[in-house]
Amino acid sequence: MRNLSREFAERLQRSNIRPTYPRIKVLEYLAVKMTHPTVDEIYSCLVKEIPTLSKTTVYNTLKNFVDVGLAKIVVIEENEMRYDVIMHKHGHFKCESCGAIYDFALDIEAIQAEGLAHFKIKEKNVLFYGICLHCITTEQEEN
Amino acid sequence: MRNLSREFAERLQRSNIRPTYPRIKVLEYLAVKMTHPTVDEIYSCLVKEIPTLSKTTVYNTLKNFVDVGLAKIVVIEENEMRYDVIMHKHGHFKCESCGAIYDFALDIEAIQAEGLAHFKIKEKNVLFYGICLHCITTEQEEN
DNA sequence: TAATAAATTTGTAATTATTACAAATTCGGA
DNA sequence: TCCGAATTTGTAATAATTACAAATTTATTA
Repeated sequence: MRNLSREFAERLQRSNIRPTYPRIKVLEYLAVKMTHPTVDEIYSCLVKEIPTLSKTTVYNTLKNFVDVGLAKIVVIEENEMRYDVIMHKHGHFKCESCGAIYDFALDIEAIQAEGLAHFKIKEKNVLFYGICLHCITTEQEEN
Repeated sequence: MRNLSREFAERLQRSNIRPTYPRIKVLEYLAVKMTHPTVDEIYSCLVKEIPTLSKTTVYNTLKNFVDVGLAKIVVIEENEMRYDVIMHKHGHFKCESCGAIYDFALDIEAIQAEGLAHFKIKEKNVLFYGICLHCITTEQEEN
């Protein structure tokens, strides 16, 4: 456990961010839970461990992470920001029934965009919506 | 002009929505402008023509359109809803410099998702971010 | 170790988009 | 024209995010 924290601390330092306790915990949350949490989810979970934590700190911390490239904003619904630390390319699937977000492997570079010649493409997002396997089987059991 | 309005009115009726003036105008705006506008953009433009228009009406109208399948919500940034009437499949490109949103042709069904076996996929979105050709050339002229 | 300056965290208030809801208006059929 | 239903409107409530100044913590230097 101590070692895991040290690893995150070092990751912060390599990005020139002081490894304070809240920052380590936020990074750990993103990296370990991998659920693309909202700010509120991060805050609600961490405040149990860090009673003095404020939501503004979570916002500040995430903004820092995005600035230095440690995390990125994932746009899944239009009313909330979600965050992601896994930086290699993948797609996102949101289950409309349970709200869970799944990562899936994807050859994102293979997507050919027609009509964007000479545009500078910095970022490619792929987002699917539907019903996940868990919810499909649960529904069937109920009937 | 009159004919165009009648066409939209008929489209509303076919979807079992009463073709009232605000509804015709909102549908026309979505269909003619094709800029994936925000609610605020729609409201600000139409209120010039319909001085009594309220923003709530725009929200209500768009909600109706989405319910009957006349429009859909396009999630491009996390702080605002955008709407789209073109229902055939395409990707979206957002220019980070000027904010414009471009459609581009795309074989969206060709995207293979690994790891979503037996998931029910209802909707696929592809969203690119970058700098559009117009902004690239404008920047070069400035230097 | 103590003092100081800088960075970080915190809490409150402001901002913005959206939704809830009841009153006013408009629309369509008798 | 009149009446009931649907639509529109305006205001207030909600929720996420940002702004900002005060309080706290941290790192540095003496």
